[in-house]
Amino acid sequence: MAAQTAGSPVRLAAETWESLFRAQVAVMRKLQAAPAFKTLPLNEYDVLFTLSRCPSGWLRQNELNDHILLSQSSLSRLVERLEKRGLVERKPVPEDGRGVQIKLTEAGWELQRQIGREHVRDIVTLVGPALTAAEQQELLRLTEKLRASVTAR
Amino acid sequence: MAAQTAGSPVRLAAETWESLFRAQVAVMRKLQAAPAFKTLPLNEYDVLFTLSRCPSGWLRQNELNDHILLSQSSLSRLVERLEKRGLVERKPVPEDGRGVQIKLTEAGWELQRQIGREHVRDIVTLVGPALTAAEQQELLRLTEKLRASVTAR
DNA sequence: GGTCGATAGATGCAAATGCATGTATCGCGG
DNA sequence: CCGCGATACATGCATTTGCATCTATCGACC
Repeated sequence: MAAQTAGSPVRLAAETWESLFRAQVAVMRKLQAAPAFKTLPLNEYDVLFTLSRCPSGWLRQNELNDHILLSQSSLSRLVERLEKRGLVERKPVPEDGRGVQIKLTEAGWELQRQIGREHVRDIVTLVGPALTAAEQQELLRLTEKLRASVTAR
Repeated sequence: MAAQTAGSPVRLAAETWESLFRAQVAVMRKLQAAPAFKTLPLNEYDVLFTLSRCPSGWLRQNELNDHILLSQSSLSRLVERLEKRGLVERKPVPEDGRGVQIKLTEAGWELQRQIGREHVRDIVTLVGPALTAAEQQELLRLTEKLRASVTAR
């Protein structure tokens, strides 16, 4: 008999992931087209955003790397670019001589807020009409659960 | 009063999208690390996969472009690489002199199936334990609804 | 049939990316 | 305290990417 029928767990997991991935592509494609991202690529904005959410202000580069789909070397150079533009500040970690910690400058905060406002508007106009509030809640819960599980291992 | 309180629709949509995006990053990071993708980058595999799902066998390049997070020019060169490796075949569209249609070669089918098997296994081991079957069903439904809504406009 | 804006795809070129590797530090076992 | 594998980050280099632009075709309108 067939090892994988239409309703099998294998197929379900595969289709779920593909659907999630395609939805992400579709939304991302629209979001990237926003005029704000001509100034600052979305990857770089994402770093500013992540830093803006960090309570202590400082974040280590390897921690940043977990949030972002970039190789270690690419992130290193991305941060270098941000530093050259005066958007972030780098400093060696006192208690770990190998590490580097990063913080937003005032200009970095400013630009993050500016782009962020427009970005959020775009998100709302895309996601808002697509799903009810309850559905968004549920999607938020499920993706958070998925992320937590995947990160754990 | 505050325009956006903690439970506002704006915040909900923004957090939902971020959660979806981060989940995608976390899963994708693991999937990309699979040994199969040393042979063929995931982007290129994705093209083979999309072609393998196409009923007629042939798919136009601009249709491919909708499924993939790449610029038109990058996709053009990606397909060129696949053609050079003998994984796909290109042919002008008869009824549209500007268009190109693409089809898997036998070698392309073979490689897609080979990588696909391993890829599906990886997906199952990541997504399977993270969510119940019912949750996966629901996640599939919600992401499909989101994608459809976003693509429509 | 001719004109013109829109669309499909290719290409030059500068920028970004990943891989492999290099350097420095860390932390653990002896 | 020494040695050694592991970790954090940087860098050389080849590949990939996107932007701007080019060519060719399409479709609509006169």
